[in-house]
Amino acid sequence: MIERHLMKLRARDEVTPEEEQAIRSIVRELRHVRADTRLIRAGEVLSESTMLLDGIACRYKDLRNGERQITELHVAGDFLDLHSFTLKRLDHDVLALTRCTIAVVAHDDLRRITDDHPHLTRLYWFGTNLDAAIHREWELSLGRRTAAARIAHLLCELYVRLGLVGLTDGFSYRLGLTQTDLAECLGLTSVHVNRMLKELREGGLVAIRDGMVDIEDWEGLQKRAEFTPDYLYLERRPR
Amino acid sequence: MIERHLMKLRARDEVTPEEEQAIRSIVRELRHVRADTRLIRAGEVLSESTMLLDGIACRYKDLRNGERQITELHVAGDFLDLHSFTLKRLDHDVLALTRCTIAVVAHDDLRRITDDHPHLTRLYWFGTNLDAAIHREWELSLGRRTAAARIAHLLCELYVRLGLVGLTDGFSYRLGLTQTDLAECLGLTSVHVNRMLKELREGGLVAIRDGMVDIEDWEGLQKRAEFTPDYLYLERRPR
DNA sequence: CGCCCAATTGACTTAAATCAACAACGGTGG
DNA sequence: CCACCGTTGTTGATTTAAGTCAATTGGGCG
Repeated sequence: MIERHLMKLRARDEVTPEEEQAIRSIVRELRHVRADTRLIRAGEVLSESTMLLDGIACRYKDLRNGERQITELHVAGDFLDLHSFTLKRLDHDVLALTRCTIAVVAHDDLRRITDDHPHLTRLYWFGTNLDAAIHREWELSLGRRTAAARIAHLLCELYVRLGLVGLTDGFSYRLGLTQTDLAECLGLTSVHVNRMLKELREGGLVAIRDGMVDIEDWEGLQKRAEFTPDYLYLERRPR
Repeated sequence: MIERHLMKLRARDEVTPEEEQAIRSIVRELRHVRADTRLIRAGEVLSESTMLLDGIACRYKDLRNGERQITELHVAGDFLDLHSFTLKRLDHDVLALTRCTIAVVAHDDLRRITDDHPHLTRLYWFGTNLDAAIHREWELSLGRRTAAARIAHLLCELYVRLGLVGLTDGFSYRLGLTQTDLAECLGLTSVHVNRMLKELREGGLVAIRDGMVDIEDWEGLQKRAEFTPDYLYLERRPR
């Protein structure tokens, strides 16, 4: 059930059996939600955090005119809002973009196990810092990369992140997002995303068909995006 | 010396005298650096974190062609790289944009006091989550706000953040940045920043002269920017 | 005085947005 | 069963916000 979450943690650090047990002991209430379900609303006071077990979800903010900016995509194994543990309320909404399976962890329980396990605290603190690193990379994309490079970069990032939790198959992965969803990640319009996807497809780099991403030239795609996975902190940290 | 840091902490949470003492005990090595000093390089393994006592610094990332994106500005009282405590190395550089005064805290000491003081841990964890919230708001700016609104928004944010640590004077504050620096925060060119600053000035909202920002219409500026300070988490959190 | 850097402005270009139409598809209700 | 509808994807024509290029001003200062 929380296997993917453990895979994600163990990609970056050791997790002892006791720590694993502590985590398992506080995860509760599995829930399935349909695509387009708003899981968390900006501003509401939260007393639990939500873990994504399956599906794709996002954090987003919007302007008064309805334009939306997705600030991060989440894949299976991610906490959607671990930061609510210290922030108490969020500055953004959280939305399921596909059908999702989620589980819930009470802040009181988090507090208990983090007080008892300082290493686990640093592990989860690291987790929220990783979210921040992804935010920074997206700022670079939004501020400086061209439209095509932004798309390529996002597809590279998802390939790596999904690979970590065993959700890629060779150079392919399932991504049930619409071009409008992608546009909202990338600060573009869906029309322009469509055109640039065509360019990438015709360049033999990557193609999206029926929600499946097929990377045809991984080297070339990374080059197009100036993608380097440093910001995903894939190396294991010394305990 | 770390008064502004304490002001920042106390704006959001209680800090007991013992906690204050613990913090004071680990801050060492005050240093002055000139503008344009690179304080931290992406990738290097770090064993200490740096606190900004005075001046303006930034985190930035860049592309191979030299285009730079600043991902966050830092003001007095901020930790520049508290996240290096759990990340070990950074995915971005840190640069002093003006003359700066900094102090240093060893990770070993941080580890000691956070192991001893769980509340202090959450306080600093909160701090890194606040950085992430600022990153998200900048993603919204970069992805969806118009150039003029982006500038207005940044000037609002800095007004609030500097106000928290006592560095505003009425509706004015010192900001020793060039228009090129601003452009690198905003994903724009300096030429366009210049033009949009003129527009804001002529609209009677805000003017920058000799590194001083004068807000002439605080309400109007916030409206222009769609600025709401929620993402800065200004309310005090229950202990 | 002369140099450098930052700010400013004008003329022109371009990447992406906008507007509009149409195709492909899956569900669904008569 | 199939006509209808809403959603998603696709494409063309046009507009626009911002970038680019280039020149000028002006202060600070060795």
